[in-house]
Amino acid sequence: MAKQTGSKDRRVRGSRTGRPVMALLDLLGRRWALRILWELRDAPLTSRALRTACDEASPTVLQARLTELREAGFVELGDGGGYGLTPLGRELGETFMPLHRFAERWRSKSGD
Amino acid sequence: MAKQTGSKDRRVRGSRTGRPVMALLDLLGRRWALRILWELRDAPLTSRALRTACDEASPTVLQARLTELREAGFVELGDGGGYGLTPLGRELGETFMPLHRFAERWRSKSGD
DNA sequence: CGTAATGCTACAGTAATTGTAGCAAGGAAG
DNA sequence: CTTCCTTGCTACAATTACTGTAGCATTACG
Repeated sequence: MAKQTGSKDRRVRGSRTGRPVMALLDLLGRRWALRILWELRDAPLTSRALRTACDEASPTVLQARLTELREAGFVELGDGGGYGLTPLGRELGETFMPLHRFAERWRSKSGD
Repeated sequence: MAKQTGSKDRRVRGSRTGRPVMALLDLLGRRWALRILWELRDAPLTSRALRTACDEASPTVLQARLTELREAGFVELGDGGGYGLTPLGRELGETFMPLHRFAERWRSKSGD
């Protein structure tokens, strides 16, 4: 089992509408959130390794996102250290994994 | 045809790695970006209508995101006014449309 | 002209992010 | 038990992004 963050009520912006997608969209629309899930897709990473994978993003935001993502139930801190996706987080990952393929086609259409 | 924004040099953060996903992840990981795509999924909206749909988000950011999204080729400003998704933008939308269903399950698991 | 809609911009205040530094705790030698 | 290294995590000032409110230029309809 993994450590649990105390259940806080850090509300997500989109919650106001009551529609869960909005909450999710808001949560994922924060800096480094999508990227973190992406980097964790294959295997767990230690906080330092994650930082390296994320272009040396500042530990402050990373830590903030990690906390939010943990409270959302997408990410967990393993016993032996290292952040990994929960089963739910893995599902989420698979949901937007096709983004990878899309991005490739995007670049080719995008000129550059 | 729709208006075109001048050619792009607004670099996206993730581009540094050369991997297109990173660029995409960075672009979509900005405030209101995902939400805008989401709100446009069905039909085009005028800038004002979009603002309303997005919880009265400030026009400054909306305009900024809209410009970025247009430069990326996901959104376009129609002749008769109103923002809509390009074919490419629609593809992108479909890519993370399953997020909707996921969000529902997320809420139920999320205890609340 | 008056009214209303469009896309879009200015600008001050506030919140989020960056970058650098460092702490406490846990091993693994020595 | 001290030294060294790694872990997750925090402090804090500087910078950047976003918010909220106001308003401009343009177009269209009487």
